[in-house]
Amino acid sequence: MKIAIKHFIHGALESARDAGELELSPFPEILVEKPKDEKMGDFSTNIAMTLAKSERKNPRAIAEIITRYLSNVSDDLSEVEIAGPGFINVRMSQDFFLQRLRNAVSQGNNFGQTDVGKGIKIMIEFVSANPTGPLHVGHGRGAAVGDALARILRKAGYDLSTEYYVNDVGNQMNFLGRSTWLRYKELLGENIEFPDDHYRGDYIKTIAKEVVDLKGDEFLSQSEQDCLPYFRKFSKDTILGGIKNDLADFGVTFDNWFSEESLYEDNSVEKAIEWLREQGHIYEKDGAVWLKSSAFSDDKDRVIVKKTGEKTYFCSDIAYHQNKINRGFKKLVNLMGADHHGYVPRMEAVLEAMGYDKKIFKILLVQFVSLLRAGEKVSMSTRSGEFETLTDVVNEVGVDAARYYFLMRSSDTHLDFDLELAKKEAPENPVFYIQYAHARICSIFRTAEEEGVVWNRSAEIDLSPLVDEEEYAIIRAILAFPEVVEKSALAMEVHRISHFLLDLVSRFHGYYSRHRVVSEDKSLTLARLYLLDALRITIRNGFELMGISAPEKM
RNA sequence: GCGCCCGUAGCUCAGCUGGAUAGAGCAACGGACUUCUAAUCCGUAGGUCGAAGGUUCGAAUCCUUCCGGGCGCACCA
Repeated sequence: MKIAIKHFIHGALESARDAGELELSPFPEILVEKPKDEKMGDFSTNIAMTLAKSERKNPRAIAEIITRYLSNVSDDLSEVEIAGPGFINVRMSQDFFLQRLRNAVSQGNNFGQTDVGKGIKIMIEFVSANPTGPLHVGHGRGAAVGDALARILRKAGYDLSTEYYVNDVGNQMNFLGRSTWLRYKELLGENIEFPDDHYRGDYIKTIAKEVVDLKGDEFLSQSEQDCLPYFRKFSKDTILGGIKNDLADFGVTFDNWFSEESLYEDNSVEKAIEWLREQGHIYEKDGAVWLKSSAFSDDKDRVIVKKTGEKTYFCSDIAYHQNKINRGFKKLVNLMGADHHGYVPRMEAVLEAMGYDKKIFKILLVQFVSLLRAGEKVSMSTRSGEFETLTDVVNEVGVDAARYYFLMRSSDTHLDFDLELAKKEAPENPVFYIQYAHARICSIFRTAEEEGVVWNRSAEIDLSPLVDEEEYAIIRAILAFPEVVEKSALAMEVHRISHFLLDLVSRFHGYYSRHRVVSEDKSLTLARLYLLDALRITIRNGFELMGISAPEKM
């Protein structure tokens, strides 16, 4: 929509230049925005103010010149005026909006789709929680944000893949296997001493029980060394399976699950080290192998092979990201918990060492979630916390509310998640406020049908009965949707969608209370239904990006 | 000590990559259902944008310093 306006202004500027009234060298970037107050106009530009300096004229004088040329550039412009220090406010004809409204409706589920992404191949990696225990609420936020972002980027025209990186090697896997093994022996009556640094959660006991059910006591006679591989694999597979299930229940699926172990199996890690060595980015000190990351974005060098000969997590991460690039991804996005932010510079250093601009790599930090119950903080400690897992929260408040709460705030601010509020079906809960609007619209359509109104989406409906300013306010809001998606994608900020929907829907609720849709006036009824259909499509598409359902009845 | 994030109404947060008189929800107060879902609507009140400087036509937004809160600073992942 704004592109059209930009185009008009561009034309006016060119005419002004050709007539010698403006110099315009270089030709300026045109910014079109919505005025502060809708009463001031449909669109506004500050172009006259930004030109003030280079043209050596005062902004209002420049605005007057532009306005003169703008007036006859298109019939769609119904009003052009100068305001304040030099803003040019324009108002568009009803036809301009109605035509675009029809266009939106005809796009249906695709409405909102844009092509800013230009088909660029991009990967977003998120959650990637270690398979050593169930997902907790923090992972839940990461999952919701990553999944929504993926949907938004697709909608914005990127060629997107999602991936979950499974850290299935290393010491933690040994601890995991050993934890299960110990619980297994305990179940079979042996006395054990359970170390503090092992996984103490009850889920380990559940897994041990499964081993007992499957294998009986056959491992009792074996040495730890012999049976550990089995326990390690079984525990990992079980937990990973649980994670996949939890995520699926939460509406989150991945295009690919990438195993860290596979990087060792195909020698990628070794090759990556060799390669870095050839590039001269590696040296040895104190019996360990170091990456000279301080030569790049990092503030110190990092160990990649310990003096014990074991590779660090960071080491396989190098191979992993090399692998991503080799698969042809032009942009890599990683979501991480904010507590890992110290990791960012060294990863950027890796990309730079590989010879890439660190701009192709974007790490989004997702801040912590505080779980509240009626305003009181719920303990998150592993021992006492009853509502710490994602599944528990989803079971209590539902998928829609949980996802909404994770997505409603900018992900770089701490989130207070109030369980009581999230499951409350009340006005102060924005999820239901938006869903209710959708259900209400559907209800109006049911009423219309009962009243014998014949309606179908593809029929050529006369929209001229739409004259109310409130109706145009809704239309303008609907038509802004593609721009919201676009901005949301470029800024990688998911919360914009929920704010957009909230604003959109509150206009509708107000409109609803003041206007009757289904009435004696046939043509007015049809035109208004058409508008509500567009609105319904927009709400649905917006919710789709958030992974939230749009119920037809509530 | 060093680095990253945050500080906007009583509370929770927006503020569109520098623009017009700083917004919304909740909470508070006052109104609106014989009419398509009151899970709704309308109105009132509420502010030194943490503080001080700087950059310019113009700053909540950009820069510097300080204060306050969170999180990091491993041969853990």
